[in-house]
Amino acid sequence: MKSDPTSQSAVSDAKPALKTTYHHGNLREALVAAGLELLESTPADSLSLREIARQAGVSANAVYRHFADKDALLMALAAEGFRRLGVTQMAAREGVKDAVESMLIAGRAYIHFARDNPALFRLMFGRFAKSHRTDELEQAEKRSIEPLLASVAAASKRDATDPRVVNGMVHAWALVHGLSHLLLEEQFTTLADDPEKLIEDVLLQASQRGGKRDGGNPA
Amino acid sequence: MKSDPTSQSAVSDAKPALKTTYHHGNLREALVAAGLELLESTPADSLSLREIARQAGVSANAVYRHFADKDALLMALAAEGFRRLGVTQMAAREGVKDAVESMLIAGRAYIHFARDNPALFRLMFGRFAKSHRTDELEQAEKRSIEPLLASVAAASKRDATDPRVVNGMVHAWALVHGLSHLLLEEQFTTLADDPEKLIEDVLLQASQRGGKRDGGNPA
DNA sequence: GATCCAATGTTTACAATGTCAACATGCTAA
DNA sequence: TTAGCATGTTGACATTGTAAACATTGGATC
Repeated sequence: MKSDPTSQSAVSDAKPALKTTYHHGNLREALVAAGLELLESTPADSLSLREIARQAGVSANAVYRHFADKDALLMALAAEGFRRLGVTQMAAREGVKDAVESMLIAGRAYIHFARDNPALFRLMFGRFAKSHRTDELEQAEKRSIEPLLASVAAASKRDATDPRVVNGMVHAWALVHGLSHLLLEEQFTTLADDPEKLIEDVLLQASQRGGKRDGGNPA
Repeated sequence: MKSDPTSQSAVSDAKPALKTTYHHGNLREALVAAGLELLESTPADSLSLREIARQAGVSANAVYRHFADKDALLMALAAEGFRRLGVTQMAAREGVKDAVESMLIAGRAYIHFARDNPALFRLMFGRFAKSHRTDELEQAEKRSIEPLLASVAAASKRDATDPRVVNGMVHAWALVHGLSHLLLEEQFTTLADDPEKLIEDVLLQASQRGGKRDGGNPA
């Protein structure tokens, strides 16, 4: 029995994605699992509803029993992505006491998630207009960035509603998000031999500045 | 004679996009113009080659006389986008002496460009794998961020090859890029009443920190 | 100026896609 | 047991990207 270590949350990809009975059992989950699997080897914009259905061993129109349309299916994929993004960050900073360190770790996890799931990451950000987003998606989204934002707030040693803290959170989030996107775009290859090292340096420097209200140790 | 002030560079959208003769005259430019116009009201992923051709008053397959495939056409759109992004930044910081101020202005212009051309901005970043990018695209890309990076280097008062400067450039770029993306995603609406003000505050704070090696004036 | 040709458009055709409508199957409650 | 609803399937259609074959033209050449 193969157990896939990359599966981290809601979707149980236990089902072999092949159905024997007429009724599938849990097609919704199977479709999400199939979609996520396809996203590992397919850019998001050439991911077809029909192929996801095929991968799940089901006819194309079966999808419509569980999702309003293709976009709704993609949103479910994105939502699962956000859940995983949240989980990875939480897992990474587990047991870490220092707030600044914790912030740094969350940021790193965010970027690594993007690097390891490029198509999924791009699907999560950039495809759905706010007004059309599912509640599931919206909530998963919000929860996924809480680790990072909370770390920043903790590192600042101020109340989380303090405007300076909000500024810091947005700064950290945008920085990490921008680094992720530009890394996926391979925009750093012309600026440095080792893009990952470059990113690490930027993160380190930023975390020292951002969380320097206690006596930080400069490099 | 109507002159469109939004058109800033290579594409002369003078041609009424209607052809009377069999041969068009300059179909390539007309297609790019048509595509850019459609991008003002259509998300990039639902922009079809056929519709661009229709908008240019030409049959779908005429496109293939000027572009290898749909992707090549989209890359031309993206390239023009990068050119405009560069021009806007340059124009915005024109005549500004102070390096920190200049950096701030370039960053603001970058974000405003994203805000004002969401579909185009998303097309520019995120659709083309580096290995497949046209030379035209690659070059336009590189030139578009030079204003920002140069400002950062100037503000740092160090040599542009100094690793600390490179770090600063990447930091600034990623910050601005991340802010742009998150703004388009409307991710700031839950964090602040006025997202644009939030962004402005973050930019101000960041520019003070980043360019503070001379005796900066704190707020 | 007539003629050829390469550049540039057009029409036709095809497979794939998202989605609708009509039909089939089977779990579950009465 | 059976009626009905949830869940599948098949067939059809318009739209898309693109290949192939054909049409039109604006110049270079005589």
